[in-house]
Amino acid sequence: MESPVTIRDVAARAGVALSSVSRVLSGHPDVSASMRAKVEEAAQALGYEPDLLAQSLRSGATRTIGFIIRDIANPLFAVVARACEQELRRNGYSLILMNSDGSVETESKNFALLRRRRVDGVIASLVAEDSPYVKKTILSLRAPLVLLDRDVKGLNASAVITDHAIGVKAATKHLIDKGHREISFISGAANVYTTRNRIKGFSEAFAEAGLPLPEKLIALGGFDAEYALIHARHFLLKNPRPTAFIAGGIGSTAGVVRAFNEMNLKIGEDIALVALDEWPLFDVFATEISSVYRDPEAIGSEAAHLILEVLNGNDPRESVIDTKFTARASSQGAH
Amino acid sequence: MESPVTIRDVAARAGVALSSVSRVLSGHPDVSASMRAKVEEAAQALGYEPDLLAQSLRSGATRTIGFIIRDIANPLFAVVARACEQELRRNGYSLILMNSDGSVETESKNFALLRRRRVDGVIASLVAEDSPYVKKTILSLRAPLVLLDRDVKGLNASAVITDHAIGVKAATKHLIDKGHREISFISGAANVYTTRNRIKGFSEAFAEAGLPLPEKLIALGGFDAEYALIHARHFLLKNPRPTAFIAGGIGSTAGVVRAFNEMNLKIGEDIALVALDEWPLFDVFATEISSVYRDPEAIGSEAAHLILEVLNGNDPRESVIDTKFTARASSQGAH
DNA sequence: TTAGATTCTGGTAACGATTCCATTCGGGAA
DNA sequence: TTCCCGAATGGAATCGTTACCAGAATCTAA
Repeated sequence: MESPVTIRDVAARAGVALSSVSRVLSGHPDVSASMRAKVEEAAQALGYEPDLLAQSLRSGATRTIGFIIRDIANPLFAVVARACEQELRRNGYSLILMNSDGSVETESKNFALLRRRRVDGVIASLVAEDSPYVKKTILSLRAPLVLLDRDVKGLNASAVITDHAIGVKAATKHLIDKGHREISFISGAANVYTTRNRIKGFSEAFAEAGLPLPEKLIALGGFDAEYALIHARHFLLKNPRPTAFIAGGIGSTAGVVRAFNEMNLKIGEDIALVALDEWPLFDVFATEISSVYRDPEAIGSEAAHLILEVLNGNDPRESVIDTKFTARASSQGAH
Repeated sequence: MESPVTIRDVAARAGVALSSVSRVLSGHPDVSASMRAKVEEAAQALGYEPDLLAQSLRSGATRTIGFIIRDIANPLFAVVARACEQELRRNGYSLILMNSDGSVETESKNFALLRRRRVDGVIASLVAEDSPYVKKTILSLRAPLVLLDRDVKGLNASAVITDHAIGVKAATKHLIDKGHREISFISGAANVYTTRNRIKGFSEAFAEAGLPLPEKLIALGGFDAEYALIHARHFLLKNPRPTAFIAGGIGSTAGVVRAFNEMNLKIGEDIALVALDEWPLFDVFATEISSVYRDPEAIGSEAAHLILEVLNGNDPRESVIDTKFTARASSQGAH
C-alpha cells in the first residue's frame, strides 16, 4: 500500500542532503559517525530499498546475465541453467532466460533484446554457428559472451567446450570390438561443434580399427525426436540393417527408441544402442542403456565462472569438460 | 566498437529537439511528415536502439516478469517455464528465472530482489505456504502475482491450480479395485496445496470404498528422491508390507523405484506403482508405469496469460488444470 | 595567528528516455 | 487587418541514483 520510498524520502527524514544518503548507503569512507547513524536510522525506519533500475542506469551495469538456449525443457540444459543461475545468484547477478525454439531468427531477436536490456553478459548455446545473423548479432552485443559447446571464429568470446570425441570414440570402439560394423549415428546438424566433435570421435574409432566409416548410416540434421524417428525408421529398413545406433542427445534417443518399439526390436538383443547424454530417472528406468555422460552441473557453474571472470576484467578463455562412456547391456554383440 | 547511440545523437543528426525524436519514435500523432522522415532517417543511419533501462525508469514498467521455482531441473517445471517464457516473449516481456533451492529463505531473498528490480509481475511456485516470511514478502511485492498450485489466503493473487484430487482418486480407486489395501503414499509436505489436494483424492477413494485410510503408510515431507527412498525403504520393511505405492512427483518416484530396486522388487509383479507426473522419455522407458498426468505446457502458458491479464487491468483469478489417470502394467493386482 | 591540509557536507549535473508546457507559425473567420 | 485556434516544435522537468565540485568546518603545523 505504501508508495515506494526513495533516497529523497530518506534524506528528508534524516534532514540531510541526497548525496550524503547515497554516500552512507554505498559505503563511501568520508562520512561521520553521526551522519551514518542518522541516515541508517531513517533508511531503516522507512524501509528504504535502493532501486536497481536507477542504479543500473547511472552505473551502466545491470547485474543481469542473459541465458539463451535452444530449449530449457531439454533436461540436460535445465540442469545447466540451474547450476548457472545458482552460481550467478551467489555473486549478485540475475539470469534472464530465453528459448530460441530452434530458430536462428528467434535467437537473433533474443540477442537484440538482451542488448537493449543492457545485460552485463550473455551465456548462449547457439542454434547454428554458420547463420548469417550470428556473427553480426554477437559482435554488436557489446557485452562479454560465453558460448556453450560452440566454436565461432573471430569472436573473442569465452566458451565451455565438451570433449564429446573422447566418449564417442570409446563408445564406437566398444561397438566395433563387439563385432558391430553397420553402426548408425543420428544427431543434430553439423553446423554446431557438438555434432562435429562427436562425428570426429566416431570417425577416429573406425579409422583406428582400419574400417570404412558407414557414411550412409549417418544422419545429421536435428536434435529433435521427430528427426531421429524418421531417420532411424529409414535406416532400419535398409539392407543390410544397422546392428547398432548411437543417438546424439536426449531427443535423438527418444526418436530412435520409438523406432525400435515400432519395429518390435528389443534393445540389447535385436539391436544395440548407445545414448549420448543421460536424462532424469536414467538410473532407474534405463539402467541397461550404455551412455556417454557429461556433467551438466559442471557445465553450468563453469559457464557462470567464465562470465564472472570477464566481468572482473580477465580475458575470455575456454574451459573443457570431459565425457565418459559407460558400457551397459544395451550395447552387446551383433548377431 | 561504436559507442551506444542515444536519442540525443539522433536529435543532433536530424537537427531537431530531443522531444521531437521521442515523439516520432513513440508514435505520437502530432508530428509532421517531414519531421518523421528526418528523424527516421537519422535513427536508421545511426542504428539507434532505445535503451530499455531508461524507458523503464521513466515509465515505471520494466516489461520483465520474475519466475521463482523450487528447481528448474524438475523436468515438469522446465516445460512449464518454457511455455511461460514463450508466451511472455510473444507479448514483449522477458523472464527472470530464480531457483529457490527448496529454501524459504532463498525464496524470500528472491522475492526481495525481484522487487528491487521492479519486475512488473511474478510467477511463483512457493516452497511452503505457511512460512512466516511468505505473506509479508509477497504483500510487499507491489506487483501482480501468479501462484502455481498454491493456496495462500488473503493475497489477492492469481493462481494456476491443478486438480490433482480427481486423478489421484481415480488411481487410488483403481488400486483398491485391484485388491490393494496397504497402499503407501509418499510425497512432499502438506504445507503446499499440491500435497493436500492429492491426499484429498487419496482419502476420498478410501472413504467411498468404506475402507480405513492407511495412515501409517503415508509420508509427507519432501519432493526429493532422498526423502522418498528413505521412507519407501522403511515402509517396505513393515509387516504387513505395502502392496502398492503412489509416488507424488518425479523426485518421489525416483526414490521409490530405487527402494524397489534395492529390494529386488519387480514393479507390476511384486509391487504396484502409480507415478504422479511423467518425465522425459516416459513413453519409451517407462511404458509400463501407471500415471496421473498434468499438462505442463498448459500450466506454463496459462500462468503467462493470467499475469498478462492483470497487467492489462483485469482482476486476478484462478484457473484450473485437470489431471488424468492412466492405468498400465505397474498397477495390477495385489498378491 | 595564520596558512594549508583534511574531513565532511550540500548542491548539481549527469545516466537516457518521456511528457508537460510554452512558444511559434499557419490558416480561417470576423 | 486582427484575432483565435490548432498543429508542430523546442525547452525543461522528471524517473532514482551516483559522482563530481566547491565550500564549510575542523585540525595540524609553523
